[in-house]
Amino acid sequence: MRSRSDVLETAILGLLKDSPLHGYELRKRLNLVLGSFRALSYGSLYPALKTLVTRGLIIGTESSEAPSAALAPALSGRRSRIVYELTAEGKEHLQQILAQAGPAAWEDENFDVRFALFGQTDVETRLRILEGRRTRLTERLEAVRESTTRSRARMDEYTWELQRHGLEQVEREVRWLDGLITAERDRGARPTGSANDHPVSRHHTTADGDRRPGTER
Amino acid sequence: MRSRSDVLETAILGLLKDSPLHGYELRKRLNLVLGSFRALSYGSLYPALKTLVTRGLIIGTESSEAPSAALAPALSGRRSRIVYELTAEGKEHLQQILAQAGPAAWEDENFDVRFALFGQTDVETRLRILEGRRTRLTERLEAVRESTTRSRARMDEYTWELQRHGLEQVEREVRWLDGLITAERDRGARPTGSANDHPVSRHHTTADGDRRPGTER
DNA sequence: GTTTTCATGTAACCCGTTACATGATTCA
DNA sequence: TGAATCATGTAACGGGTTACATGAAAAC
Repeated sequence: MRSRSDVLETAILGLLKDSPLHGYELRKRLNLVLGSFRALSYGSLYPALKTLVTRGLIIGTESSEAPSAALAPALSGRRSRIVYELTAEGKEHLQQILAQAGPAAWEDENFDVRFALFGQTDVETRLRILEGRRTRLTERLEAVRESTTRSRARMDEYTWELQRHGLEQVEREVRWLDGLITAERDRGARPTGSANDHPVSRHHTTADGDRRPGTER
Repeated sequence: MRSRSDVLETAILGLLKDSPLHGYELRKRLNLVLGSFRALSYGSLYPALKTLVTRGLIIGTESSEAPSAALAPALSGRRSRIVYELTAEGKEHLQQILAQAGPAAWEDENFDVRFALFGQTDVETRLRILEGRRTRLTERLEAVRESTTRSRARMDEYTWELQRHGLEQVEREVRWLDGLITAERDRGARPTGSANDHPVSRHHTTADGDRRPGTER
């Protein structure tokens, strides 16, 4: 029964893991990841949240006031909004999803979200997903190249150019993956990396201790 | 009433303009263009053909035998199939579509198909579409860059990397368009060019310089 | 005081895929 | 003889968007 697309579900759970959020804010973050630039509509988001609640993976608490916020000034009586956070089952479910390293993880629809959640995924899984995706893309490349050469004659210049450019983009994607893969291998080799590029600004306010080994940087 | 996506419709008409085809063959050609590598299902194609027929834009003729084929050997009694071709109204309608050079032509959903049909489009229209698309993409680039820099702090490294890579791909797309645009301008300048050349003969290897200041680091 | 942004939600619709049904023809 | 490919089609479903409805708070 479970086998749908689930991109949204994964993305929501993944984001809520870091910090509880309300729908409106959630959407903004979602748009940064989910299909890089496009806007997800509320018509999708709110129903999705609803079903996640009924499935017991998240709970929503109405809060008109910031519960314990003493840091940021000038936000007193905001409009009542529903802040969602993961339940225990939700966390478990997310871990289960993040542990999956099969084809589903590297297909077009899911890859981006899974990648965005690599921070919560252990190195071996990351590597398997990256490699899976790489193979997937090269396979596709091969298939297209083959069918292209066969029908090249019947193609006019513009169709051909479009095709060529598409292939080029995918090739570049493969090279991108190559870079990521070697980087991950390095990481695995010397686990306590000192060569961090930017501060990752860890401030997850929730008191949890279930960070899995190999997960963290 | 007419205002839907129409990608499929345009693609079908565009392909049939070149040569009459039956559904099965049509699909194969369609897949080369429409969303570069993905397979369009018959569940979409056949109904689409049906409505095009009822709208009088194409007609389908059942033909179990090759009508005038004397060139290729060994294809005698193929199974009865329906070969579709454009009607007069169909041709007119297609011309009308191909003349459109507004936003609709360069949006994500339509651009590829319109580009693939550039062979049936005049130079000025081609240029306007390419330029429109270019502007569209740079606008988007700008928007993403801006929203990115604002929320960069809250992004972990993987989300950031995904974002970065996405931007890079779009940047590359813009450069691709640049090449096409100058090629078209050349074409306009000396209309009867030498026969052999591709739309983009020059592929400038340098990742040259329109990096805008203030973007990052 | 009005417009913009924040905030939540529902109903209708659109465009596609999957799964199903059917059958002829070619190839191993 | 049985599998793969050619060939056409329909019904159910899926996952999203648009448009609509509502209203409070902030900015101008």
